[in-house]
Amino acid sequence: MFEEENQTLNQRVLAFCNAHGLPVEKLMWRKIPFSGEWGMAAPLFPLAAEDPQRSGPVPQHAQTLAVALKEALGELPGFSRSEAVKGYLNLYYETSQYAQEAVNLVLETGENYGSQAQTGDPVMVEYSNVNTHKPIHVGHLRNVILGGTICRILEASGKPVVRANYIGDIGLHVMKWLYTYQRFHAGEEPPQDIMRWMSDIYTEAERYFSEDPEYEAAVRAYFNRWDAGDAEVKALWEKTRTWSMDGFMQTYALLDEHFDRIYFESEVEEPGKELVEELVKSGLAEDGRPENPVIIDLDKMLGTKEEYRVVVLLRSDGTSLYSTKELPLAMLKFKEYPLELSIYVVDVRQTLHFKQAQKILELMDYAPASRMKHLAYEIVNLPGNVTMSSRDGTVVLLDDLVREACTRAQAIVEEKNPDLCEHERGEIAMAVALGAIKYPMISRETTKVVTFDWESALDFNGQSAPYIQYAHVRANSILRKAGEMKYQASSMAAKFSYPLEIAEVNLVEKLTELPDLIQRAAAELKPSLLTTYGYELAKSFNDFYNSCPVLNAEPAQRNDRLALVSATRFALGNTLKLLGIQAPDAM
RNA sequence: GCCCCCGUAGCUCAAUGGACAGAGCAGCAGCCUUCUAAGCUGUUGGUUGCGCGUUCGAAUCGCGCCGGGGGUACCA
Repeated sequence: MFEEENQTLNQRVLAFCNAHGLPVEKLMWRKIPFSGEWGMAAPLFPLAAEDPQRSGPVPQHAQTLAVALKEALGELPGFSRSEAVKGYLNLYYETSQYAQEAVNLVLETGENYGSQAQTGDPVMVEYSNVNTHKPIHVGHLRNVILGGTICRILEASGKPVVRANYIGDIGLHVMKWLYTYQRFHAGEEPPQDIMRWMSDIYTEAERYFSEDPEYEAAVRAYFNRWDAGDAEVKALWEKTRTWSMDGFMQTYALLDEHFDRIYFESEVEEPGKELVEELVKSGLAEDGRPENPVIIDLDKMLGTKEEYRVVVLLRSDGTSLYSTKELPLAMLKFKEYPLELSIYVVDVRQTLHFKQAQKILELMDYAPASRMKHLAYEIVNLPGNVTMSSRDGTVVLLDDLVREACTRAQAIVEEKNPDLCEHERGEIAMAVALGAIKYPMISRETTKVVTFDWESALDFNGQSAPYIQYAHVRANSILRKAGEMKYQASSMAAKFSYPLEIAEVNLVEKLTELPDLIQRAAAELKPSLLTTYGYELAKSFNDFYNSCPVLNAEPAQRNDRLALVSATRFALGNTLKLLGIQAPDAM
């Protein structure tokens, strides 16, 4: 926006700085931070500090420079006035021109407003990473929503994305499940709600396993059959793994997430073992078998102290570990795709693990290692900083949460909108419930622990997804009625030639922020920037809604305000879409 | 012990090194014959854990403490 005007401005600023021997690169423009004001502001302090002509204190000299710069700039096209105050130079936009450009840009680009066309090599984002034969709880939810949102933000910022999911389909937990199924549920087929059914069997297996040593021994014996390649065990594993995956797909469909490439632990186990043998041969790894495991003592190798620690690559009995499989998986990804970046959305407890894996790949002279990035996010706890544990029965299952939230949302929709048919009410309730559940998972910084509590998860008021959805509904409602009254906003260019209300100024200002914010959120991998933005945009719209009549305004004003409402609906809808939250037309 | 993260209003959280540190929830007082009250307005609430430093300027950067969480050789 304002390219020509900015060029003029930059030329004059440069001329001023050159004339006074000032470092022009130190002049940083930002938006004026006051509500209801439009424009750009620059602090003159950095220039004042380096000005050889300065005699007095910096703040005073900054003010002197601000005044001088203001004089040097004179009348600027696109700006209505300027002022030098407290060491800052403030340039105020010409009201109607700025609003016109801002609103029309949104209306021209519509559903693409804020997004860039995708170019270049893809970025892979690995997320979700659930284990088969186990249930999905709200802890997993943060990962899925965070990962999915990062994918959408990256795509909007102009990067092609490959969505990867690394499924834990082998290991002791699977054996517990298989053995328990074989013993108590043989021949049973999963019902409609696969996840619930598999979860119940898993809980059962956990209980027997931890309470009864003989049961544990039986499970381990079963594991040996697996290791020996027992055909019956393998067949059962394949069949039940499919059930589990079907259950996951139901959940992903519910959450509106999908994946381009699903990797299985079972797929990289053998390549991992082979790679470890190579590492031993090359002398990088120390083979202590059969008494000791295969390890790499990274600290010894790098001369560091208690930083990289010792990595165990293979158990002393030769069976694989998490670390065994990480290396071939990383390489497989780069082999399959020309990745610019390989991101791992995995919780913070695995930070050392990824640091080690990346370092080992570096030591192997594997060049793409530098393009791996671990996005470490904090976990979801219960009130009192209690970590969810299936053994203690403190896990909140995703299904239970969704069901409860949906029931509550349903009751509110029925009260507010009894005219809608049952099907529509159900869809709205689901959109609201899922939005409310997803929002807190991405609305705080990834480095901060999310505390889950039922009360706030089911609160559809205040700073929440339903608040933003509701603003979208209100905008939609105005536009629908305008349509019925035969006023089409998007077809008429907005002029904004009337004096704008403060609420309108703030709303237009918010609209303009989206494109840059998407770029920043992508660069910093921070979805929380967009949740905050969505809330602020909705709040600005609600202010506008309350203070500026649209349908009953004078014709010129009505037309322009309809354009503004239409633009806002796009911005709200686009933001919600990035967050993976539906934008209903009614609530 | 060592490494990483967090510490801002009673609670949950915001704030590209820049102007008066802002929201929501909770509390109190108001607003539905006007575009959906899942909304809005007003009000109460702060030595940004503590100290020193860097800077014209620090919640933000550095160092040192204090408090909480996580990780730290055969779990993932």
